[in-house]
Amino acid sequence: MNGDERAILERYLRSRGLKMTQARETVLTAFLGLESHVSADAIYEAAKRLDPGIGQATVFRTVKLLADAGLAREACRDDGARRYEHAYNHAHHDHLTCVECGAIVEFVDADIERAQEAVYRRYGFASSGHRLELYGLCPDCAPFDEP
Amino acid sequence: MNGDERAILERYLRSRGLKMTQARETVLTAFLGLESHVSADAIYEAAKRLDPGIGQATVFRTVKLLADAGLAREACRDDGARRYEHAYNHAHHDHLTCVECGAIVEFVDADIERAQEAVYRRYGFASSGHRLELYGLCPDCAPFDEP
DNA sequence: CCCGTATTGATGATGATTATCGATACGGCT
DNA sequence: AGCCGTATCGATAATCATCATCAATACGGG
Repeated sequence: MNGDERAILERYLRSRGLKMTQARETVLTAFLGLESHVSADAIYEAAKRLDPGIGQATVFRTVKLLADAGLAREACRDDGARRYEHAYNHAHHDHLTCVECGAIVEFVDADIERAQEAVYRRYGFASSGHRLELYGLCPDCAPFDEP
Repeated sequence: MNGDERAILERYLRSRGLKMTQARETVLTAFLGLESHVSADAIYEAAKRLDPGIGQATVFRTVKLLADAGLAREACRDDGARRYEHAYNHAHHDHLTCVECGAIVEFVDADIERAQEAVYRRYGFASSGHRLELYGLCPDCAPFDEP
């Protein structure tokens, strides 16, 4: 299952004169085994479970490589720490976050995507990605249920 | 010109049993004199120009108050530091940022806003705000001009 | 003008990330 | 298989942004 990602990372490293090492493979495996929206520290914890001797600095360095290689995507850091999510085989999506309980809904909305393209055209920009975070109260946290 | 903002801040402070002080007025003035998207540190520098004796902690504390009072809005921290922008007399807008030169276009798009409301409804969320950042290359930085 | 309380500024603490550095592992070459 | 230059590692110290602490001070109602 990890074959694709491993190959992508290796190809990326090769192209930059970097090496596919044990530690990097460990971090990749740790990252792939976690759910979306993980902090670098959470990846570090997971990596330590696979290889107790791995260093925190290595994890930070490698996660950055994963992002450069297109395997990880940096999610907006709402609180203190940066968060990462899977970017391979995990189509683009936006987030709808409950400000009360922290629940996150991932969604894609064709109308929004279309309207964004129109904005790019309007200002003569070439698109290179976007980040949309909607905040609100989820049904469970809303003060009262819909009438 | 600062009258409105000053009054808003004072009213907000009153309502919470807090006081309108010299230091807070200095921070407010410093903030209002800066362009949008400033870091707390930039506000600190500006405030020091108005009152060299002001402390950094005071600026951090006060900027947070400005945000609570509705005078400042927290913009997404793309790099390391949190950024603030004016929120009073400065309607809601989203950002279109050039990844090359850092130019920022502020825009509002009715279609996007409408589509976002639809997403909230679809998932039963009550809206409490959103953050949209479009990234791309501005006309000046694009590899070649439009055909 | 006084007093209780909010505020201040300096400083230390924290958390996340990055830089440094000697030791080590890779991997192409022979 | 073994050597060697270089990339990498892990530990640790350094940074950066932000927050907490605390004694000294300023506010403002009475």
